[in-house]
Formats: sequence, C-alpha cells, structure tokens
Amino acid sequence: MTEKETPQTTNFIRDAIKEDLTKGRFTKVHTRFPPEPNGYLHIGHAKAICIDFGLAQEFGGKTNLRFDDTNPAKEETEYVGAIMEDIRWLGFNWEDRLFYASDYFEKIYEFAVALITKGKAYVDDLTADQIREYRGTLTQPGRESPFRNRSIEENLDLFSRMRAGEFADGAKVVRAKIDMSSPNINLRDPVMYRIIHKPHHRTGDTWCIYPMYDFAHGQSDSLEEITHSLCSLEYEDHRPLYDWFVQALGIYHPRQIEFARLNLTYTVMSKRKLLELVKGGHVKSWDDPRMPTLSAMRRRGYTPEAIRNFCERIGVAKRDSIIDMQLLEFCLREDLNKRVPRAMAVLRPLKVVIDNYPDIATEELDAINNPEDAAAGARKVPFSKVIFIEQDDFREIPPPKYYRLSPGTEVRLRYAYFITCVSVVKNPATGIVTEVHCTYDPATRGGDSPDGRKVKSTIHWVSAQHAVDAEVRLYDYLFKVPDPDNVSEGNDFKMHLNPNSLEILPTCKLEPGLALAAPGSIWQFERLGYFNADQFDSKPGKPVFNRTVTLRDTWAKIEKKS
RNA sequence: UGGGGCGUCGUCCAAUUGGCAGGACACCGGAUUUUGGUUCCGGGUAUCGGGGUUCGAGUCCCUGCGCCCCAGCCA
Repeated sequence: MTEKETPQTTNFIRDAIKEDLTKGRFTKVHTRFPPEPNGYLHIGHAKAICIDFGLAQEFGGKTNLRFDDTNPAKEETEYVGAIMEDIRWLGFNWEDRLFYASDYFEKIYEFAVALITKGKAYVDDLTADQIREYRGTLTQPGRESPFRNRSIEENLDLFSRMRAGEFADGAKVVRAKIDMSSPNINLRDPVMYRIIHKPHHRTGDTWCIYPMYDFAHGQSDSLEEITHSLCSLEYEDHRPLYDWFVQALGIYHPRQIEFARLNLTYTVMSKRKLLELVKGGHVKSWDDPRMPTLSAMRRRGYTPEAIRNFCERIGVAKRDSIIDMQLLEFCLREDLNKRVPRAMAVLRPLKVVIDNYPDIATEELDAINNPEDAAAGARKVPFSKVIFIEQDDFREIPPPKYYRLSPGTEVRLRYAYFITCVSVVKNPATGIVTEVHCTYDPATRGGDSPDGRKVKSTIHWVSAQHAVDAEVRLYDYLFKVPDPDNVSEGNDFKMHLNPNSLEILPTCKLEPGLALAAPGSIWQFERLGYFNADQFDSKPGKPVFNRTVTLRDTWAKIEKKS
C-alpha cells in the first residue's frame, strides 16, 4: 500500500500509542488481527484490519495474522483460506507472521499448570448449570465452588488426567481462582479450560481440552510480543481479566485497547444474522453481491482502495454509531470515477429508428474512454439507422424539467448526432410506445452543432445491429430501513428485508466492445452507474454484469420530489 | 436495579487539553459540463438536561437523564 489516501485527523488509539512510545511503556508497535475461522470477513472486519495493520504501519511496526482457533466445535479450516484471501485483497500483508492460537496449546497448558501451582487456579467438578448458578447475577455476588480449595497436588493430577482424556465433555473445567463476589462477572472464577472431545482443524486429536478465549488471547499476544491488542468494545469488561492473567503469569504485558465496531445503515453485520440470510435463502450465498462480506463486495465491484479510504474516513472512537451507507458509496464512486473506463449500455431498450439515416450504412464514431483520465484514450463505437435508447430517456408526455427525448424535442446522442423525435409507434392494445422515430442532423456528427445550437440533454445509445446481449443484475439495499436491527419486541430483523434488493434484467444491449469484458472488470455505463462483469458467471461473448453502484442521480431526486 | 463504557450538526469524526465549535458524508442553492456524472462556488443545522467554578466551559466540579455491553464450558 503505497498510494496516498485521505489523511484523517487523529484518534484516541493513535494518541495512546504515541503516549506509550514517549513514556517508554513500549519501544515499538506490533499489533495483530485475530479472526476466528468460523465465518467470512465482512466490512466490519475491514475496519479492524485497517486499524490493526494501518496503525502498526504508520509507526513502522508489524502486524501478525493470528487465527483464534480455540474451539474445535465451531471452527473450520475452510474459512482460513477465505480469510487470508480477503485480507490480501484488501491490501495488507502479514509476511511470515501467520499464527494460530492453537500453535500455543502446549504453552498455554503450561501456563495453566503454572497458575495451578501458584494456587491461582483449580479443577472444578461443577456442571455447567451449577457453575451458572454459583456465578450469581448482575446484582448478586456468586458463591465459591465446593471444589475451589482442592490441594495443588490434586489439581495438578486432575488437570493432567483431563488432558489424558480420562473425563467426558463437561465433566470438569479449570477455573481461575479470583473473586466470586467481584462486581465484574468475568472475574468470578472464569473458566480457563474445558473438555471437548473433538478433532481440531490443526491439532487433530492431540488435545481434548481447549483453553477459553480469555485464557488464550492475552497469552498469545504476550508470546508474540504484541504491544497493542486492539479489539472491540465488548471486551472492555474482559480487560481486567486479560491483565490479571498476564500479571499472575508474570509474562510480557501487552496493552488491550477497545474501540467501537462498525455498523452500517441498510445492512446487518453479525455473523449469526448473515448466516441466517444465507441459510434462509434470502441471499444466494456468502458472496451474494448484496451481502456486506468482503467476498461479496469484491464480487460486486468494490475496490480495496475504496474500502480502505472509507475505513480511514469513518474514524475510530468508542461510541456506538451507525455509519451512513452513502459514505461508503461516496468512497466507491470517488475511486471508480477516476479509474474505470466508460462504455454505453442500454438496460431497458427502446427501439429508435432514424428515418433519414441511410438504411444500410454503418459508421464508426469516436468515444472518449475516460474524461477524467486522458491516458485512457479513445475507442470507436458503431452507429447505424436503428439504435436502442433507455426507456427512461423517452417520454411521450414529458413531465416538468424533463430534458430528454420526447415528441418534437431534440437531444444529443452521445458522441453521435443530434436527433429530433418525429413520431412514435404504439402497441394498439396497451398504448405503450414500442418504437420511436427520429430524424438526425448530419452536420452534428460527433455531437457538436456547427451553428451553435444547444440541446437540453445528451443520452446514451447502442446500435441495434451491433449490440451485444447481456444480463445485468441490479442490486439495491438488502433492507428497506436504515437500522434493520432496531425491531420492536417479538419482531425479527428479517421483516425489514427489501423484496426488491435484486432485479435481473435479461435483455440489456451493450456496445460491442463489452462482449469481451474480462470477468471482474469494472466499467462505468455512462449515465447509469458502475458495473462489473461477474467474476463467476460472466463469459466472453456472454457477459453478465453486476451493478456496483449507481451514479449520483439528480433527475431521480427531482422526479421523486414531484 | 451490580459493574464497565458512551452522549458534539441529519450521520460519522475533530476541537491545540479552559480561549471565536471545525471537517467529511448527507441535504439545499448556484456555476461549468457532449454523462441530470465529474469539478467548482455558496448555504443551513450540533455541545443530553439542571446547577456550580471561571473574565471565559464541549472541555473542570456536582447532579440528573438517555443509550450500549456483561450472568457461554462462544469469541
């Protein structure tokens, strides 16, 4: 990542790091990104990734990728590759520092032995239900387990037999001996180890006891000499425990700092809900372009630059917030505008016959590839007597402020000619206009009129005989409301699902150059938006496009107001 | 109602640590334009409430209110 991105004012984490450096608490910055391999990464993870990698980079430090794989019941190796692909795609590099919490199982086991030996941990025989009961409530203190004061020898023996597989799942756990009356529930003798007889995606059958997050994360950070362990707000209550473990163990002590996770309007971010959308068939897959997952956004045509820039702009703070989706779209358009080539495509074709144009003539007209980038050059587009224009660009009875084609008006065909509508053909049964007849002014070839005459608008078109047929998928927000998570008692976020989040247009007409659009390539269809050839479904000669995002549409706003 | 955290334009983030509350997105208006795009110019709107300290408070003190998180052998 070398390009200059929008500079942002500082944030509290950067301030904290600077202070740690000047006061000598740390002499370097080393962070980590610790995904659990149990699902796909989404835009919320992108924020965390940008913070973890970005901040380290800024201070000349490094970032480790560490899979937090302490629970074999939930994690699968299939996700590991997908997660790495997404991080790389975003533009970050962990170099040779790929780790797994499971790499440290032996060391973490030894840490537990050390705590037991110090009398700071014990083996508990209480059942899960009993532990819950003994834990007390938010307002009432807990009670100590009857097994809390076993001898160190007995604890050591039991723990090694847990490891050896002598006990069934749930029969015993190891707990830290802290304070059952702590107002912080995390400190009421938290579970450190549990028994799970299940093969682990990396360690196989080596273990049947697995450390809990709280007993693995801080120690893993410590072993990797992480300086700043950045995580989300819900871990704030865990920080005293994080600190307690590294202190009790007397090991290198990283600093945990929490920040607010990302929320976006018109979507949901929790893995559970995303999974529900996939399983319930509300979207086609994890990478359905309507999803907020990175794989879906990639498929839809989002660029890493746009996402990184977005993450920079939203800032980092501790308050819960919901970022306006329009900011994300702004970042996307800003990036795409300056880099992607333009093309003409007609999504909902309306046939136009140019009555005074020679029947069999075809000519090649010059078109600019990107007005924002002279280096992008120009191309030729074929023109002929019969063309398609957008249905939206013709109105038999134009509403106020409508500048496009209507009977008697003259408009410019982009890069071609001025045309004037002279008549229409209707389906006698429905009254719908099926064909528009126009005359053209040969003197306006290329789109300029020698007499200086002006037209109110320029519309795009595709020559009928040269057009490439294509399917185009129009995506809209997945939800109808800005905050789908906000539902009244007894209701479900799915009630806010947008039934029109996907519209498939099977009969689009593209300019011929688009026939060979490379899968994944992104284009601006002039006046419509940005579209990319679907990386899986698009084939040379049979293109399929996804609408990445529309262009800003002033006319749509005017129309909506009236 | 125990503990932890958070309250600044519609939204998100700032405010040199007590000195004229600023930026971005959104919105509204205008200019330019062979994309009703881009670009450019202009505009409005905010310190949760009540007290206090101070020449001066978003910032400090007191008090009230609201929102989020925590009672997994999940992370």
